[in-house]
Amino acid sequence: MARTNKSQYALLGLLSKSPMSGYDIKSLMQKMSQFYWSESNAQIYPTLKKLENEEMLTSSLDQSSGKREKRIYSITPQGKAKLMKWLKEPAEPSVYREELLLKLNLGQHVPDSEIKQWIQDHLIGLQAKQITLNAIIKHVQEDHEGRPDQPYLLMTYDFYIHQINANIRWCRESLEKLN
Amino acid sequence: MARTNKSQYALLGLLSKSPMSGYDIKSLMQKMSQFYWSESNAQIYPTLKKLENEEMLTSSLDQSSGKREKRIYSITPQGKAKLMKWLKEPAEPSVYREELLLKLNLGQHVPDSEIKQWIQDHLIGLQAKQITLNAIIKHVQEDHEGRPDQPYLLMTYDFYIHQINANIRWCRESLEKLN
DNA sequence: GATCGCATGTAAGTGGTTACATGATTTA
DNA sequence: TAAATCATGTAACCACTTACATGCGATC
Repeated sequence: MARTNKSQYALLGLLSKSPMSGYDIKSLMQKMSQFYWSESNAQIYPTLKKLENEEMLTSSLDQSSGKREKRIYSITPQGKAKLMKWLKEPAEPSVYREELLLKLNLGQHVPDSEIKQWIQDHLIGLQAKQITLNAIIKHVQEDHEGRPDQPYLLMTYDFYIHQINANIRWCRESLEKLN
Repeated sequence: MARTNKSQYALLGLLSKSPMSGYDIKSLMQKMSQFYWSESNAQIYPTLKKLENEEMLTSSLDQSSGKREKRIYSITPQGKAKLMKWLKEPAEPSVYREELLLKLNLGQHVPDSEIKQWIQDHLIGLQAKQITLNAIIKHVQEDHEGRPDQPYLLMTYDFYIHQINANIRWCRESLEKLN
């Protein structure tokens, strides 16, 4: 329905686990959720300020960092309430716009050899993703042992394991069909 | 790199197969590519005009429709060239932002019963998609027989068959884990 | 004569990216 | 001392959606 701003929930979500800076959020997303969620600086910093204005977050300068201005954000009870309210709403289904598929259905205009190249390239990308994902999972299994979010993180990654495997199978089968 | 406007290629792509109106494009996308590509009217009509200004398309009023103004767009040689050039570029990988997963990794904050409900709802959506997709495939198999785009359309849909099946498996396995 | 499908379009706003700017601190 | 990383931010721009507006033509 209403296109609600989901970035803010991504930020509130991370901050519901522990206080951190904008920079930390950026790094953590890059490291942990690059597959299903990431934000740019131009999205993160203004959103943090907006949420602080709305009293969903509070912040303070990290003294230990000396002259380097590191601002640590923490979630407030209102922020937590907002997050919980959102969690109770049904998740909106996402539209998966895949450029490869848009090109593929125009396959009649190009030689099959070129299409095979597209799929080959796609496959290579998937295999790289697979490696990264496995490294992340290993990290979560080892370093998040006993943490309350561990099982849910693993379940999230498992979604992508399934997805990537399915995509890889499709690539292989499609390449065969084209031969 | 540069965020190129892909909507225009979606339109050029459809028009490379046969001339049609904005309304036809909208309907066709809704019917045939809702899974991996769709556009709103506010995107379609201005883009068609823009492409006509750039001489990638030409248009004429359909006389047979009487006073109802139906404008049929056709691709020009330049338009075709632009499309071919885009087809030669590597497809940019897409980011798959899935709200369900964003919520799931916050699972520590909600009871497992609620998480099961999220996944149940997701599963129901997937099963509905599966039915729609199978209907589309059947239609393409029957009515597109012999058309040059048929094999590529089927390959595209096959991608989603794989994907949806993988998602469904993940739902089932995750529900079991939560028990 | 009401409703539905055909058909084209716009205003207003949001969500988001790229690219750049600035400066401190740490490491090679 | 140069390069990499830590850290925060903005300007400019674009893609895209929602919601609305308008009117014809066919069907019930």
